[in-house]
Amino acid sequence: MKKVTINDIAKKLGVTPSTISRALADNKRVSQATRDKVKKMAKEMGYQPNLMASSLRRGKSDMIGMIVPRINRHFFSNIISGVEEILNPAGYSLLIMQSHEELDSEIKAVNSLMRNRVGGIIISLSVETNTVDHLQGVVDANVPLVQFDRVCKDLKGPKVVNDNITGAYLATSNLLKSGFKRIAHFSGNKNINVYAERIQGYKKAIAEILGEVDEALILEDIITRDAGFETIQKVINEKEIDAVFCAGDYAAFGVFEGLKGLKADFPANFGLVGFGNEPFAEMLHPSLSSIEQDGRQIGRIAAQEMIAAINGDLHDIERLVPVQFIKRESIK
Amino acid sequence: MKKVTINDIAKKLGVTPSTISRALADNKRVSQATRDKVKKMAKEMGYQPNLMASSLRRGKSDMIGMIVPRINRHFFSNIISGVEEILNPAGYSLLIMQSHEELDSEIKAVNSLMRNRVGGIIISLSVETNTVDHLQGVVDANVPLVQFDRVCKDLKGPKVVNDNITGAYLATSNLLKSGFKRIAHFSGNKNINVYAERIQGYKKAIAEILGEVDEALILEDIITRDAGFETIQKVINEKEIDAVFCAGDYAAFGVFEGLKGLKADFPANFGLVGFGNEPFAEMLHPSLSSIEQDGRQIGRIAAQEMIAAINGDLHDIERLVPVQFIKRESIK
DNA sequence: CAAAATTGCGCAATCGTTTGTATTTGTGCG
DNA sequence: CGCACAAATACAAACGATTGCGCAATTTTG
Repeated sequence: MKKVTINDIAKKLGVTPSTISRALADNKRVSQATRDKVKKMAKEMGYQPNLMASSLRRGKSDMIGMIVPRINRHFFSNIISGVEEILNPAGYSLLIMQSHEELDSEIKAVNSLMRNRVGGIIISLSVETNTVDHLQGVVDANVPLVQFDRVCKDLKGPKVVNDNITGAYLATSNLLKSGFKRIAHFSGNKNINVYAERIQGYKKAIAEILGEVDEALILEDIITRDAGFETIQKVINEKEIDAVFCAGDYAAFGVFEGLKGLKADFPANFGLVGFGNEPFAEMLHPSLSSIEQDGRQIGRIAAQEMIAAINGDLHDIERLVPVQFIKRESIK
Repeated sequence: MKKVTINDIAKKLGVTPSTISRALADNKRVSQATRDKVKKMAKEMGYQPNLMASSLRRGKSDMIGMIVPRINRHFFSNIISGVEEILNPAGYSLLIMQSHEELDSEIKAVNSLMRNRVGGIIISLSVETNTVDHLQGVVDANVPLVQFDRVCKDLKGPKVVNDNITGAYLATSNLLKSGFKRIAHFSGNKNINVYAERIQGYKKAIAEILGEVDEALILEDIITRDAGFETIQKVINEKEIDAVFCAGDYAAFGVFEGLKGLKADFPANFGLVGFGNEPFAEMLHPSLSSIEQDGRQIGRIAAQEMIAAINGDLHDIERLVPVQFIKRESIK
């Protein structure tokens, strides 16, 4: 079965394609009568506009590209849902790609989106991304670029990020309030804004309450479960710590597992807090305290910024999304 | 900065656009020398082909639409990764949409994909989907349709599904082997193939080993955590059960939680098995036995079937993907 | 060496819409 | 009735790439 075009409708109705086009767009230049007639016939014939032809002609597309490191993280899939929540009703579609945390894939994804002439790109950088030429190209091509979570400040345009500093501050200060004194921080790659900010929040809390920050308690590049598992065994005695604040829940789970084999009296006399509030956090026993980040909200804001940018007002700002401390059994 | 087109390259090189087009496509009708020259210039000018124009002219697009109930289920996001793994290297892009388990959204998604003239649609039906006119329309329009997981047999084309029967059989027979005799099955909506098949597998195991199937032990529409939590309290004594096989891990987790408040001696004298092997299954204490389903593999196969269909050989078959029983502490 | 085949490229139509500019038809007013 | 003017529709040129066909120059063939 061949696709029906406006020309088919035009022929059927004895008018020209331009009239059909305008009628379907509810243009006042065609009479109400013809508009109705056209719409009725269009429906009858099962007409589906060819968006590619339309985009080509208009020089702009209603497809928005989105690049995330991985789709199977709750955080990211929630963001995607938030984005869709705003974008779909506004008539846009989402073209989603994964970078798999690789710069190469990210570049390929950007190119693919550009070739598809998306109306804009929403992106969270991969951990590998240490150069942003590919994204500068997007900006230079005048394609709206909205960054979220892992962002690069050198690129112009809206950035939507968690209030990581406050989150880390809350996590740390709650551990302190519970009486823990030697709190280690298992962080990620310091070059990435989110981890740098969490370190900042951690330090702020320590400085405020204990006065002195022991830099030796901040350990980098511990974000996986395995890393958490191994590191806790290595450092628990060596550094004489009585609590850990992890920059991610997966690492926290590694610590959680590691603690089982150690003499540490967890959770009574050893504290643990994660970041991200993954679904499993509350399922553990003892349940894991964590920082809840509002993915949907980040997505919604990113989408709103995208629509604004498409409509001509690109805000070169950083929008902070509040986080929340979730206290559970892993902190007495 | 304006986008560069083949016409721009043509002018720069003093040839015609057709030559550029053919050169970039490595067509033997243009000399190797010109081909090299053109490609060099294209790269130099930062040329990115306009895929919309190309698709419009060729009458086909390299964009594949994919509709999943929700993106934030590990099962589905793994499938998406599997699909990408095959499709991206083959030069296709994925346009992903969520139905949010609503028929309405699903129909809208299908329409949107059709308007975007995708080259094919890969879909898992929403729970609400009780009519498939919208998908029949896809088939009628000659757009390849590949179904996976939740499928409708009435629609022609490839279907990629878990071996649900074997999975349920394994779960149940392992409970039986451990000595449990009154095993309840918490199922989903029986009208959906996956749940119907799991019931079938459950019955097969019971029939083989116990002989008689007690239909009263099969409870429908229990797939959420809350439903599992409430149901176990209601039925544990009433039906005198000593084990539960849930058609999903979330319901199993609800049962898990519910058991804590009950006098049941879990896991020593009460068995529990889920389905899906969600990441949290192994994190629980006691850890949850479950059926592991290979999402990536389902995705890969679906993608392969899609490519085959695009290339003209549409297989009207059902491809079964093996599952695996993961024995953990929740079954003694 | 002339005829035929091959090579390399240009011409122009086309995909389905959109949109600026005609052109036709209809209305109001003096 | 005739003219200005508005309303409704038609015409045609784009958007950027692809591709069948044609034409010249070059090479092969008998």
